[in-house]
Amino acid sequence: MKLYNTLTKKIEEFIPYDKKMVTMYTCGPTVYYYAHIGNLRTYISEDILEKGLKYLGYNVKRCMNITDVGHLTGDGDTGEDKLMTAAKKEHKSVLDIAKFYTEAFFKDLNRLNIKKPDIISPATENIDFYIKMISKLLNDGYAYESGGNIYFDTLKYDDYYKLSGRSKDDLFVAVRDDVEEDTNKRNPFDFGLWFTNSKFKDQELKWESPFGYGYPGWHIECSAIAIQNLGEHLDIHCGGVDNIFPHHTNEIAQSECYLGHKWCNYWVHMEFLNDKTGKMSKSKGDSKDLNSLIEKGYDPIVYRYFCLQSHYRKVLVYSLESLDVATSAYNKLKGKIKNIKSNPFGEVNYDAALEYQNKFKEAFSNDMNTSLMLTVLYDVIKSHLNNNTKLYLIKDFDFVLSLSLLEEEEISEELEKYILSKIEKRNQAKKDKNYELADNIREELLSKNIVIKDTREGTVFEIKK
RNA sequence: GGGUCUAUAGCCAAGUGGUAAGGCAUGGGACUGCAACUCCCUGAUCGUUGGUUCAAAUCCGACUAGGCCCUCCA
Repeated sequence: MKLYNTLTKKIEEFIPYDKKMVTMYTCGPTVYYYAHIGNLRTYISEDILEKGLKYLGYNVKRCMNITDVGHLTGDGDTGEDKLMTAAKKEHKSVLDIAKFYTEAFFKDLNRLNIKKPDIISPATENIDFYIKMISKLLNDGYAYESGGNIYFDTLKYDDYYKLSGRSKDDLFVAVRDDVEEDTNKRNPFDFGLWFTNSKFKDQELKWESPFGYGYPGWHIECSAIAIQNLGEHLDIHCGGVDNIFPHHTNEIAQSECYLGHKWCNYWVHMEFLNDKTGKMSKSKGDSKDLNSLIEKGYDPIVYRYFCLQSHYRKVLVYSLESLDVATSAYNKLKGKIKNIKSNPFGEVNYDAALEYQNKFKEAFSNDMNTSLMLTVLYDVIKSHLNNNTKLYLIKDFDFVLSLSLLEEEEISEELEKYILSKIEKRNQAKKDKNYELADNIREELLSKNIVIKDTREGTVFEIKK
């Protein structure tokens, strides 16, 4: 398995710390609203990574946080806590909001055939461990108190800029107009571990701690949750590219200073989903969540297919036209598989299958080349293998791809009976050369999203989604 | 300003030194009462420009264009 590692900026052979168990941490959502489809692209890639590693034979233990402590509203830090804003707007408590959107997030994962991580931990349930980490960092001199807050001292950690490739002098402080410099910091690049003296009033969630009544900084949660659940040596840490700096940079600093040794070996970052104008930010208004796609008539799995056609390290340009193209490609693919399914024959030829399985593994092992994985699937479909071998391979690949390739729409017996009787009537009309009636029946069914197909084996139907 | 990534046909994309996979779309054909479905056929010298090499889309340099990051972000 070869993976691009942001830490070394190279494609490297993946070697887990413990051969028996790969540990994988993936940054989770802030649950103040529905997940953006761009976020979901990242989770799809992470899902492929987890399942692909399992396909290669690894055991994988994966952990994800749910951020239910607030972040800020706007692009700057002048706003309020996002969760709190949402709570006010919907007249609910912060935790109610978090709970509601956490459930919505799980629903999205489910609709996209994304397996839930083995461990999912909300930020608010790990306060004790943050306190433990922060205390040790203070004790060991990596952190300091200033103005009522605890900050991490970036000067104490030599490799601070390693992940991002920046240098101390490169950083512009408060490059955006709407970000104010925090004058409590010794060094402008230090970051907060615990706040008691917030510049944001009305922080709803606060906890007692040795450093005062307050709330944790925005980076400590991932380090703490990862270390607590996956141990002191992490194999893979994933997240969106925008997390490289400062979030992941800070995670490395605090984790390695806390542990006293190297923490995570492979940093895997997923690229953005952009539109033609650039980044599709949540704050741009125009909500782009999965529900809005479904309302427009798109199948969530088509979105997954759309993502898999591309590479996780490449910006993918989103548009409804591209989704239309993906829909047509996906439906054609399903149609081909349906044909194979309707005519199963032959003994599964495991030797022949192995060749394709190896190609599939190679594609995955090549830095998760999902488009090539799909190509292998198309190769199987076009191959001269018997249909049962093809079905065996399709099922096998779909463990990783998770495109519901073998699933079919369930319809009620009643509906089926109705359709079959209509088809019979139409066939009779055709025999009688009463094409007007035949076409009317076809139109009638089509208006109910039922598509008639005349094949050599007879007339079949399909329910359009 | 700095960091970082990217640049292959209309779109998504494979390719990791030996003369460009695949998918969708387009056009043509077969099938059909007509259509849809299905099947067959159909396209690019790889952002520009230098260099290394017998040989480069593939390595190196420059340039151009674009994305993301520089303390909420996937």
